[in-house]
Amino acid sequence: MNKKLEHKLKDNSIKPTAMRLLVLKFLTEQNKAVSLQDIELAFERADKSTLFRTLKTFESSKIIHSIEDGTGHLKYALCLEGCNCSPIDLHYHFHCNVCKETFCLTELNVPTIELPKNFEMQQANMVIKGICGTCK
Amino acid sequence: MNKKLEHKLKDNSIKPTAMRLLVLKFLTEQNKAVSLQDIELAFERADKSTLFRTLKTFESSKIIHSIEDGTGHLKYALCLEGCNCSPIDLHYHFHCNVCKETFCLTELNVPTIELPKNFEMQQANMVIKGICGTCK
DNA sequence: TAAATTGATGCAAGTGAGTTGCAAAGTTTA
DNA sequence: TAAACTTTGCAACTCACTTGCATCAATTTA
Repeated sequence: MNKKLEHKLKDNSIKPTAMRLLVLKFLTEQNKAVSLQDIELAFERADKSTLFRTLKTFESSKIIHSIEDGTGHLKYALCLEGCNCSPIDLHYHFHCNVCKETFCLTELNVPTIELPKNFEMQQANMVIKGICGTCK
Repeated sequence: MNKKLEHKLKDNSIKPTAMRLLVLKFLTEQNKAVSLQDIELAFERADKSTLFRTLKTFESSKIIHSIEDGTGHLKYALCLEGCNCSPIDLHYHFHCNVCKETFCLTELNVPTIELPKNFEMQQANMVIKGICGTCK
């Protein structure tokens, strides 16, 4: 497990420090998108700015992607294997108004959207809000 | 024009004060979504908190809707006639990475999205990012 | 009309997530 | 080992948003 995570970092030219491995492991174990705060709480010994920079590092290497779900807390979630964060890799996210969790709906890709003439899509932030299956 | 705007407010049980009419007029004239700051700059004499509360009032009456476009500034735009901000009223938004403006793509409604079992959609925040026709 | 009530406005101050500067600690390279 | 580079932790800052409260305006009631 740890070897695998270590490789994931090395493959992206990120030095696999203890901190980074812990954060990556934590992200891997989640089935939802987590905020910087969530991670802070999970690792009380770690500093917020270190975690912040770790996330930014992961994000720019496309190991994770961020979602603005409307809570005011940016959320982060692992990218799928082979994800390039390009339009064809995009998926919707679901934010539950009851439990306040945000999930990636990775089964469903965002369809091609008919844009006005000359508009070019590069990224997207798609958040559906409502009630999730557990809270229903 | 002003009479029309006044009615729009009255119809929603909002007292049509001078300030509110000015803000509504301003919003009507935009072809893009604007932030609280944009409005502050447009009305130097007005107080930020008044504008803030005006927007919240408009939003809860579904005269306008807000979009988180990833800039860190919440944007506001007029709802279409008869909009109820329900799933069937939803449209995509486009944020240009060059000019940093955010537009409503009202011509195109958000399609029905296949959600996991028991999930219920109530609202959505859909933002496509890229390059707009003018900046291309 | 005057008093009372209700609501809107303006000012100032607070909140809180995100971000940055910088020095200390750790790691790599020559 | 020494020098060079990277990561980490602390503290402080930024900035959008939000709130409390006193004042002011409009509307209703007596």
